[in-house]
Amino acid sequence: MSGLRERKKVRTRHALIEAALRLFTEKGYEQTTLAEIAAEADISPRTFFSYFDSKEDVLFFDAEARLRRAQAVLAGRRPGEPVADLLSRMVSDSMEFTIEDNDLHLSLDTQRTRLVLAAPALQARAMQVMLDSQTQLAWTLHEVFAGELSPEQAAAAVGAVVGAIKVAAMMVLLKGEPNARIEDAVKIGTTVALEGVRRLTPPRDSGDGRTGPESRRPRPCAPMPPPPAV
Amino acid sequence: MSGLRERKKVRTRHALIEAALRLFTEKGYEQTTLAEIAAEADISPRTFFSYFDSKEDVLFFDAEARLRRAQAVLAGRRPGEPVADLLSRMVSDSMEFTIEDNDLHLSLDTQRTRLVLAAPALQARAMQVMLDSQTQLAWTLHEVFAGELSPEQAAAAVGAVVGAIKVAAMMVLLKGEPNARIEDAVKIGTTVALEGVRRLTPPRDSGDGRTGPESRRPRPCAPMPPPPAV
DNA sequence: TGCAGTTTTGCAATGGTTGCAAAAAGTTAG
DNA sequence: CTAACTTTTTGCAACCATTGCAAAACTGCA
Repeated sequence: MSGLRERKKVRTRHALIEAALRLFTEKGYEQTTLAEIAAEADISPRTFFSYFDSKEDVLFFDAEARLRRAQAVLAGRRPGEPVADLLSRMVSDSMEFTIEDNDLHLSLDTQRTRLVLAAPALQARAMQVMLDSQTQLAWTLHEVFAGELSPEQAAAAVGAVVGAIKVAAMMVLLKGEPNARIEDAVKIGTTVALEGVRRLTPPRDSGDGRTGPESRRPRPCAPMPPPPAV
Repeated sequence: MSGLRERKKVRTRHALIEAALRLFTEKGYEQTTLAEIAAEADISPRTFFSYFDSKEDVLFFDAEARLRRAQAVLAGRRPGEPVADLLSRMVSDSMEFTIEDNDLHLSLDTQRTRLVLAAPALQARAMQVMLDSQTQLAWTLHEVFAGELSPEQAAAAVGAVVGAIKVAAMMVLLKGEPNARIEDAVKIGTTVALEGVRRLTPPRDSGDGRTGPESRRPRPCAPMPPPPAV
């Protein structure tokens, strides 16, 4: 089964991914041409498109794997486990997956984040990939909670969690604190989505309607630059 | 102030938008060339790019207006109003804004939704535009709730609400029920985000941990086609 | 070695996007 | 009304991603 063909194909694929990642990081996404990537991987530019559908897609080569892993977590729902707990586990698992590749210089996700932040085309594609994954996850969740969650409810649940994390993380990134702060954002996003936005503002009487340890801070909020205009 | 120049510019802009919208709907996004759009608006293809940054952007001409309107709602927070209520008002207002243009044949949003669903490039751009808006909204929310919400919390709140609605709406669209069902999705998404994903699964004891009227249905869930594979 | 199936490649064409400098307007002062 | 100035439009050339097509190279197998 693993003939020369198959092996060569994976090797070429890897070569393409690594070449692209390196070139993108070195010269920037837009400054890198397909021809250059192909040259690094010793294939003709034309052949690139039999490995990836577009220049952008090289960067998201692991999207499917991540999705499948998340789906596996959902499928592993424990008897009677609430949606919130299950989704929480899914998020944790995804974080672990991300951290697992801390082998080389910068972790893949760090590099990718920088690239995506810098190149609008990549940003757009990334958002699309995420929406796609979320839709699939919503279906899976709906199936796992058959009879308990309508498709729309499942979708809303997935969308709330992922959306909260996504925007919170983006917020952290737009300030200057790239590294570990993202984990804070993930935590905050998860909590807000699971416990509800309503819990964020204490009902102006009861002592503790707070969300969790991280909401201990109605903090003074250091001054920060306004976001770039649209 | 309103010289010939200014007036001509708005006229051309409108012409471009209408031409693009019509051509996209008639022949599809990808089948429509810039040259055709430009021709319809009586300008040279080159000039198109002094009106919009890309072919995709014509379709999202009102993104900034929508964002500003949403920001205005946030800025109009009533004294002591909780985040959840304010965001809820924002969503309602946005819906009204959408419905307001029910003048011509299909409402703009209906057309746009179809186009975005059909053309991957538009889908990606749409998601990017939304992320952008959400980031800005998060900042605004953070400012409106100065001292009460950290930037991350504000971002999580916005992300949860928009994310829940977005994915729930997408779910409705992926099935075949395009028209009024989207409003259901918006309602469900909003509730789930505001009240929290946790409220979705009743804690297997207390009678009513339900989310709202729409969660009355642990419904039998009519069979539906699986989502397209990644 | 030679056949059959698959992959790679070269080539040409399409179309979005950009930089640049000339041409065409529009605006304003005299 | 005209000249001088500013802004907008245009034409042109170039770059690059992407695609279809058919020839060429390669792999697996008899």
